[in-house]
Amino acid sequence: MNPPPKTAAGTRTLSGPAGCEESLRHCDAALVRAFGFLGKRWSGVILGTLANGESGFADLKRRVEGISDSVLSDRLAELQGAGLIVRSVESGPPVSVSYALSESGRALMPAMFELSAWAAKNLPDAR
Amino acid sequence: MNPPPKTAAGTRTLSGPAGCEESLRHCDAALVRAFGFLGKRWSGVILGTLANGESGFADLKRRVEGISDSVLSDRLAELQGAGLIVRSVESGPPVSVSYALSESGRALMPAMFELSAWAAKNLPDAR
DNA sequence: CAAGTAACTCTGTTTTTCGAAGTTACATGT
DNA sequence: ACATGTAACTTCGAAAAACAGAGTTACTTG
Repeated sequence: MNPPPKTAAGTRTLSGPAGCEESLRHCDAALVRAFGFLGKRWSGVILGTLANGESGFADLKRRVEGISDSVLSDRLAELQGAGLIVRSVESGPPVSVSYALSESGRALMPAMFELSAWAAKNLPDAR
Repeated sequence: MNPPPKTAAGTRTLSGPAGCEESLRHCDAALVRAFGFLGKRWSGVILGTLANGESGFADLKRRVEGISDSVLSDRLAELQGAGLIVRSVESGPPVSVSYALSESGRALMPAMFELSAWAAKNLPDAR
């Protein structure tokens, strides 16, 4: 998605260097990919929580209120697979596992800040 | 979520003017609210698609590839309820309905642009 | 008047997400 | 020594969400 490159008349397009050359304006492959992750329950919140610092499984579960063990486990595996977070085992004793944002995970944070600021202004509360 | 206000030692916090006064760093109520919508399948993509201009139900369904009628219908109702999009009926004939971003919906777009840019760089493809 | 399009809704099936319990490994208290 | 506790998960059956596809109503076009 590129900042709308205003066309002559009201017909705005998204087309940029790398996509959506067709005149149909339904693309934005990158956004679709982003929401392949973020469009799943909890992913965004987990990422946002990890912005506060790394934490272990049990700790994360406490910080992300309402998530279940199995879903937390699934999400961590997905995010890890996508390279957004890093799982590291500190081989104790006691052994402990901790999850933290990776380089690309950290690169997401500016967008998260904006999202959060937007929500603060535009989603009053009681949805 | 606020840009991390570095604390003395490694303990970063998110606490800002309006939330998370407690020392537990698991808050960010605004982000959680944002993902109450965006964390559902299709919501983000629908919003991103509407950034290209308003469109009717059938048109949207074509532009958001893969969505089903019933889910599109649900999402439009939700987004409308939250005031992110506006449904307007142009009473023809032929009568037609069209959906467009509202003021707050448009306010989300800068965050979407960032998200998209991030995905373009950090989510190569084939997930 | 037959066919098509828009905008949905309804129904039944598949996929996700859920809470709760179970597992393995180590640590601590008594 | 042994019961208890914590961390890190996995497994299971049930509830909720998403899906595909058929049906509905209203209006237009050939």
